[in-house]
Amino acid sequence: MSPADLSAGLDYVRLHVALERLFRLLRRDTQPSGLSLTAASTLRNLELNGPRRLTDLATDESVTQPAMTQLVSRLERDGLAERTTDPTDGRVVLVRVTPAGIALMQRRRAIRAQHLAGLLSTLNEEDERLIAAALPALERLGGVTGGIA
Amino acid sequence: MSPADLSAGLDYVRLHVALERLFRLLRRDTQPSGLSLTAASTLRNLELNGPRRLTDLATDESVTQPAMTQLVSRLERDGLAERTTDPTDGRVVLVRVTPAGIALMQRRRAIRAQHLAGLLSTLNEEDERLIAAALPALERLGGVTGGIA
DNA sequence: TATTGTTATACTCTATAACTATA
DNA sequence: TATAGTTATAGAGTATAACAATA
Repeated sequence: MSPADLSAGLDYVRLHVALERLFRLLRRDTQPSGLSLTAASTLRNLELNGPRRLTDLATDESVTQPAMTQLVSRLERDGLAERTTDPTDGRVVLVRVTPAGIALMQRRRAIRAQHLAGLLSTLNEEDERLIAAALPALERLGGVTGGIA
Repeated sequence: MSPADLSAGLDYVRLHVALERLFRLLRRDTQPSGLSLTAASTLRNLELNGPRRLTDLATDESVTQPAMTQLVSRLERDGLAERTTDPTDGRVVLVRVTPAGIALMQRRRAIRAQHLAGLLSTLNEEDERLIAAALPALERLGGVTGGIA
């Protein structure tokens, strides 16, 4: 009934709805770690790329500079990140993740992977195989404008 | 390097990270419609199921009753939903979506599907085919505990 | 007394506008 | 003057606790 079936038979509305439902499921698990999506993404950014300017973080995460200022202040208050200075430019604030921040991210990933495993255990082998096969494609899909990259 | 490769060769951490990145990408597009994920999900719920009690909506969407009270107030203020009464029980508030709410959801789905199509156009045919093949499995994955259940 | 919903209060997260400090 | 960051203010969205109305 829809003209959305295109080149590869992919219905975008269906994919969008399916992804959104998964998002909501995963988001519900956000509570345990207490990290918002942006907070988690920022910590991951710092894990991967090392100390980073506040302005760059704001750009990477698609939030405004004031929003990032506040997020970093909360992370700092909670001991998950630290502000340092740039010796070569007095205006710059460099942000880095702390060991506690890294530990929290590790726990978070483990917990959410476990939850995802629980969800997947309700699927049959074939479905799981299909998702595994599509995973690299999904990674590329998210990576394109994913920011950070 | 990880013991996460299990039955079907599916790495849960990788899947979780990939979904989370996609999540952030789609969320960035939330602005155009101005609807939060919960607001959109609630309107969709009302579209599918018809008028619904405020308490049931709170349960469906996994938020507290006061949070749903406020969300419905915002939706009502914006003309997207309406409160009505239940003739058989004076305590009950029934919420229903308005034509404007339905129209907004239709626009939102079209816009986001279009954006998804744009993202997918950067992938090659094979990747798109793999995602199309996995879509029903992803739908089942999201549907399993989608909710409510 | 139990259920349904609202109000009060507080915190996160976001934005825009105005400001400070450094270059 | 331009750049980096903060502060001020406002609003969405969430939670818990206390309350009001109806059953």
